[in-house]
Amino acid sequence: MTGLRARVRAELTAEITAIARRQVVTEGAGNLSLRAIAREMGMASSAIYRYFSSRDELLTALIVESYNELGAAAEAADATCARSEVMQRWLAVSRAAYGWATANPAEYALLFGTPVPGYAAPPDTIGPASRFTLVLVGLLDEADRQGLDAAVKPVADPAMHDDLERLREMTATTVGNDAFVAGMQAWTALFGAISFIIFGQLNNVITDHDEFFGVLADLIGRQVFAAPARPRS
Amino acid sequence: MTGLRARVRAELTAEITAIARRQVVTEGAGNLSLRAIAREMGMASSAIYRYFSSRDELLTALIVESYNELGAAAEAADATCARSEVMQRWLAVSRAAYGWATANPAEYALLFGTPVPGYAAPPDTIGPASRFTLVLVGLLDEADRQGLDAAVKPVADPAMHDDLERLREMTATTVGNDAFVAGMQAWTALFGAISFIIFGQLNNVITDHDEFFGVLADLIGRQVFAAPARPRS
DNA sequence: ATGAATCAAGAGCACTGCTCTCGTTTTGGA
DNA sequence: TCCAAAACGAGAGCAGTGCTCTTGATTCAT
Repeated sequence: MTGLRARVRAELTAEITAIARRQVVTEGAGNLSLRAIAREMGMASSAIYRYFSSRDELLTALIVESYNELGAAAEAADATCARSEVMQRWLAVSRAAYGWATANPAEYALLFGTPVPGYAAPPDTIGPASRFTLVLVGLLDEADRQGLDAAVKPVADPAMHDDLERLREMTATTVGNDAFVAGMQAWTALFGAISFIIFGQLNNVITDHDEFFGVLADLIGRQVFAAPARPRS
Repeated sequence: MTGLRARVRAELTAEITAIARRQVVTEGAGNLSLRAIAREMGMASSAIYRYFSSRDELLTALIVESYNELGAAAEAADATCARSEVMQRWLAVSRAAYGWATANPAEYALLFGTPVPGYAAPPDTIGPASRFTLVLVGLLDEADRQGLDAAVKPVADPAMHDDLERLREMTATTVGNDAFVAGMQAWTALFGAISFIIFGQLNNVITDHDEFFGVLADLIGRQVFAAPARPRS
């Protein structure tokens, strides 16, 4: 409604987040500087505070944007596969996560790295953060429907039955406890592998990171879905 | 030889690292402040530079110390088990890592979290960093000797044969490619689980983190060593 | 048209890592 | 034992940070 001013405001906020994001990429999330952004935009540093009331608020905007990108990438990758091909879908989704992480390591660190001390993720982030995991739950559902099962069954502790029940409701699924826990193990293993690669833990250990990730993703997938091994590349 | 001065220097360096470590715990690694350390010690900020020529050098000292703690914890846990009980040793070692991480989350973040931008880990760190992984290789060795095998076999890519050969030499082991890759998968999965817990990714997902970790560690161990499931707790 | 809301700018506060200088203290060799 | 050299602590200073407050201009809704 209110014309000019609102539009200019939206444009400026977008420009700020864009520059902030570029800065996170080159300087790292910890070195995000409002003053540098202001300098690049040719405005006073204090003016930025009209748009983001603190550095953390700007960080939150970046986090939400990144979660959405990761989620969208996973959804798109999943959508390219036939619904019944669980293992293909897993490989597509996990590669999408890995691909997004390697293309945006700084943003990945923002989501899965060391949390900024004193920064508590506001509730706005949990929606976007769920998009990726919902894709995984969709895989578990399909595997369950086909009778696929984990190669090694977890021993789901009774102490976490309530959690599992609550999660089932939140994600609208009906898979059993063991399958759910196996899925969560695949989830943590997937991001453990990505984190090791992105954060440089394998730097003088493995030379071809892409191949290594491919091997692990294939292995994890077969562990959860008890599918046959992919042919050697 | 040189008496007083050298001793006082050693004491001061120790005091600096101790305060620095406390500060990393309370303020986070990114907010480590040389000035605050100097203030707490009652000396000028510039005097600190007589002991550590930069902030990064101080960080390196903390990293080395932490790697050594983690490695020592793993070695100690491993030593409490009978050599032949691979699964017990795996559980002991993985729990040692998890226990150290929960007791020292800030230091864990220093080692496995987002790398500080512009900071390249100097070669001094690779020795201490290897201590933990060498324990894991010991497990692989013993499993190999007993004929234990991964439940789901990885498809080790030919592209990484050279890496595996080099790693075998470095770690003085003879386990085959598939077993080695399976071990690395367990390695990344272990720290993936710990990272998710420490970094808060499971905060509104799982209530009892300890139990959850126990379930995952048991599952990962049986995946690598094809051991029977532990009894329900 | 006018009062209210919004905005950019600048100065300023308290903080950071780091450098350089200056006067003091300790050290090791002649 | 004496003395130059090395090591040291303190302080000032530079360039940078997030953030606040005030001031004056611009746009908005009535």
